[in-house]
Amino acid sequence: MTIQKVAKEAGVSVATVSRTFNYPDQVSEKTRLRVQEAAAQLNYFPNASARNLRTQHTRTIGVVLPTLINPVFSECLQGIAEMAAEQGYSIMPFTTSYTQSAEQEAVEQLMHFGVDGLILVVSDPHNSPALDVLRKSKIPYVLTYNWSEKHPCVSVDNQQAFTEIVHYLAQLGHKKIAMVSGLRHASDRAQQRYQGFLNGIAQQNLEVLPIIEVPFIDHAVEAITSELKKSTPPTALVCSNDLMAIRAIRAASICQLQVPKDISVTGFDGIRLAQDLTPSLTTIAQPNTEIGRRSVELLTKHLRLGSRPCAASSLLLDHQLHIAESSAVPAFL
Amino acid sequence: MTIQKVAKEAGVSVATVSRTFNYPDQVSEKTRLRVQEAAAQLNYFPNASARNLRTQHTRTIGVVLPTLINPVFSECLQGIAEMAAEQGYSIMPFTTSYTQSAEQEAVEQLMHFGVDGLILVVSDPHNSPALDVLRKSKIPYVLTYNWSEKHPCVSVDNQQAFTEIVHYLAQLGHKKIAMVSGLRHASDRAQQRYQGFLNGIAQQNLEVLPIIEVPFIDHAVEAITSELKKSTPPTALVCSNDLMAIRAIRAASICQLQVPKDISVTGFDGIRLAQDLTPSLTTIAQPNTEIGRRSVELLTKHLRLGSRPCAASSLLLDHQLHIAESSAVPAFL
DNA sequence: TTGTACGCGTTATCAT
DNA sequence: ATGATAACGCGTACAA
Repeated sequence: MTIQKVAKEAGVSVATVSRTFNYPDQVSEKTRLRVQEAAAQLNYFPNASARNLRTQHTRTIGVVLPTLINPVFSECLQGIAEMAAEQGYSIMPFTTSYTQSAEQEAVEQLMHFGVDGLILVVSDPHNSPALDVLRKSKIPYVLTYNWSEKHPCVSVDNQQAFTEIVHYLAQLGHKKIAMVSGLRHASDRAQQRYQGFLNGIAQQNLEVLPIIEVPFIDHAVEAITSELKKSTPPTALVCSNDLMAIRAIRAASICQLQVPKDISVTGFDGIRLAQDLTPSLTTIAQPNTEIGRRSVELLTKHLRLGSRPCAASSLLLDHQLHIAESSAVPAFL
Repeated sequence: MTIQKVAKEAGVSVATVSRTFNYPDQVSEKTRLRVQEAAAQLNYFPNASARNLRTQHTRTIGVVLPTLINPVFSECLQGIAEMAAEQGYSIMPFTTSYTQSAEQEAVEQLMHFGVDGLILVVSDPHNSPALDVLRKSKIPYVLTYNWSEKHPCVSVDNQQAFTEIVHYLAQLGHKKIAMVSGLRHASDRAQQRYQGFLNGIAQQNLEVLPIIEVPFIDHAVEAITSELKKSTPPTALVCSNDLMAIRAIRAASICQLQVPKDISVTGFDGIRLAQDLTPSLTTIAQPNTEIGRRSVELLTKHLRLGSRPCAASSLLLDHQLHIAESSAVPAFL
């Protein structure tokens, strides 16, 4: 079904049909009604490819994420999907498994498709082939979860937040606080959180315990277990994210350590499940869905203006220290 | 950058440029090289909208899911994204919040966009405005998680699986097994699982306890808690999904009931986190990512053939009873 | 207010 | 093996 047939059916020109769809007020009510009836009867809808070709835009937003297995990103994508739909945009997501090559491929494919803008989370915004390609292309984009002065970002203050959680634990009386992290070099967030940890420890004049770095999340439980079995284990484990914290709790349990009686465990991310766990998880909650929504909002605002978000338009959203059951005063007090 | 400029740069016709991209073997090596060089130099890539308009296909698969907040669906989408990328397709997902109107809107928008095929999970495949629209359109599609003899589906045998989990609990010695479910009328899966529960109870000659139906997941903990406070609570709670089971464990904890010592709790879905919880969750594990992958596979197979999946091509994937720490012999034995 | 006609960038048919 | 050219379906000057 094409615009031609509708025009013939309604006894008008194709231009008039086009106008009744795109500028209804530019056509008289009488003919508008006739066209709308004809369109409805023939079950006509404008062909998106033809329109895209003609207008040079697609009302589609490309999305590049590490993985949908981590609820942080799927919750964010939910927010992106919601807000995009509200604003009349479709989304086209790609996952990268945290690899830079996949990031670049996704960006290129999206560019060739002709998305109007991109939302992405990259491994390292300061060294990213994907972003290099993107900047040259002049396509509007915004980074989420990343933070950099060189790009428009929507995120929380990872470093500050992590310092806060160390303070909270120190306030409780913890002296031996160890950080559990995935590969720090896999993402800028991991590094920022580690720096926040270091700052917190320094500010509280606490002993700097070696980081427990877990290269593969699937071996997290064993890795943490073996650390916990050492002579004097930490009284608190601050984990770089909620998924890791869940593993830490499991490791503690394997070592016959009760959380939080024998050891406190904290997370980071605020995934929805965290508050329903038993014990519920003390964590830094990021507004994941909101991050997605705001990213779309920021992007589409510029799309409407024909401009593109710049580093200065970055949004730093509030995080929240969710104190729950997985942390408490250390046992020896 | 257009095909015209590349043609001029390479000193050939546009047809030849097009051919070197689409049918490289139809062009002599010499000119092919010249064209490729020109294209590379001008950083040319075929315009997708123009190609879509001309070829009448988009190499895009529409995806319609209830929500990305439930890891079941985000894990599935991860599988869809992976396999689609492998097969050279993009995906365009929409979320519906379990509402039929949103399902229909998503399908319509996707149809107008011109997706080559659709993967969707609907509330009820036997009564679905979205599917009515879709069938008329002749666009290939496959349902996931749904099951119906009238549509191509990729799922597991929900009913059979749920019967199995009741058997397992009965074998352990449980006599008072209660089911915890969300709104049964919200999805066909919920109904199939409930039927499986009923069958299991009947086959084991057990007492039929009233179902604990939780209208809003956010109030699940309170709802289950109040049930557990009754004089003789069940010794086992079989939950309609993992998210509900996590709430049930929390409710038990609030009631000073230890899992599994005082009460067993089981889930359904096999979300990744379930096995890392403490206690780890006994559940019926569906291969969520695999369901996504196989759906894409089934769909693209037909796309290549120019045909469409029919009900007979439905795939019933194996589920697995994951016995973990949240279930055990009842206390009174 | 309405219509005519061109061009968006491809692919595919038909010649050569 | 290569080239000229006609669609694909739409939006929008420009003219009426």
